[in-house]
Amino acid sequence: MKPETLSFFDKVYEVAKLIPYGRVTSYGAIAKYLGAPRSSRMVGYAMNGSSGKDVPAHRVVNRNGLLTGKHHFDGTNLMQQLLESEGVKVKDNQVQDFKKLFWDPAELL
DNA sequence: CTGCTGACCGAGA
DNA sequence: ATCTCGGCCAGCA
Repeated sequence: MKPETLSFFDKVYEVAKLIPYGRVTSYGAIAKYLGAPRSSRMVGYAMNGSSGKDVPAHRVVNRNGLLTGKHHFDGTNLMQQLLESEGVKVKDNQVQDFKKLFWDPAELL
């Protein structure tokens, strides 16, 4: 598990796996934690390969608390279902109390 | 090798 | 307050 072996994507997966239950974070927060606050796009792009991994991508939303990535999930409301299943209220792809459920790895970790 | 895309974010008008 | 635009880096054809 050498850092060199761990690509940017792998780091994203690691952080995503560290997201506590019933908690959500943003791409920018992960990117910032990785040292690339401007590369938040890659974080989302990295999630492209999260399919099939133990990465709770449904806990990762955009800065607005919007489930932008839900479009990439299997179903249409699967992401919302998962979040609601964890106690996170979601309304129309939008996380309720997102500010309260927000989990910043750069500060809380 | 070059170019395009991508689940975003921040700043400017 | 809302809308628009550029930029960042990595993977793939």
